[in-house]
Amino acid sequence: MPELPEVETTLNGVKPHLQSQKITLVTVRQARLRWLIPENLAEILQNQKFKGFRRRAKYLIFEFDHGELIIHLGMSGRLSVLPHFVEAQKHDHVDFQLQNGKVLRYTDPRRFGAILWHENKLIAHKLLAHLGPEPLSEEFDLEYLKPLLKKRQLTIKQVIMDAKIVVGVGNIYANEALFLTGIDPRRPANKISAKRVQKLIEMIKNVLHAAIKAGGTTLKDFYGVDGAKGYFVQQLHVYGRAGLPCNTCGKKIKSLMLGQRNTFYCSNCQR
DNA sequence: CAGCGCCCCTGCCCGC
DNA sequence: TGCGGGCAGGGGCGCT
Repeated sequence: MPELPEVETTLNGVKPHLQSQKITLVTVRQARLRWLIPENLAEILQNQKFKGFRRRAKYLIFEFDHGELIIHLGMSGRLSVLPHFVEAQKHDHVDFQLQNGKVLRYTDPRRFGAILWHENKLIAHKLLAHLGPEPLSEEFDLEYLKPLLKKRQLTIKQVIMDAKIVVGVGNIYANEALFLTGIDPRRPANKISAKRVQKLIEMIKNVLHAAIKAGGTTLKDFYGVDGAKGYFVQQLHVYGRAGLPCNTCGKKIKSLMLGQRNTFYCSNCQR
């Protein structure tokens, strides 16, 4: 489900509801996510106040005085803020009840997501320690990316989806950025001119910005915190459009597997 | 180190 | 209408 724009949308959605709120009760109905939710999470968070909010890659990080709550939504995870407690549905695994009566609820049918507690604020969590730069940061530029691509023979699509190179670019936006740049997703990363690498960087930033603006991409089950869908799906040029005509040239969009991920491209517009 | 394949899990869609 | 197979937005891990 969520790539960077969806995670960003989620963070922006929950933040105003949680700012300075105290947690009165944590209920874990299902602790078996990607990793086991810490057994003592309820004790750790009891009576603690949300102090800060940030996103790193696709991780949501909630700051408290004594540590950080790290939440990853995996493929099917979702956070919602309920105005008051309502009975939990099948995949509503965790509730964070707030002093004002609202409930922050974590829902995740496939349970590929994660909820972790990280105490040592001075050292990055193991999962966050070796990540590449944020795609929307200035650090992600030609000077940074060009030499890294030069070392890789893997396809460009797989390389831009590698979190050690750049974070947050998942399958939807990797496909879209390559279409917008006119690069064939199968092209080896080390065989792209500096000029086109520059354009690729710009298109990655553009497509992510545009998707955030649209509230993310709702394919089937991504909803913002308030239950609203993301509308970026209307702007997708290739993702999920195999067999349909290219918006630019009318030729049929093709699909193939690259690194176990479905890949969509126009063989006429992308070389 | 680079690259590949597997795996965690449920839901849904398609073809028979 | 029922069932099996394949696929889904992620990404860590173990192996070559």
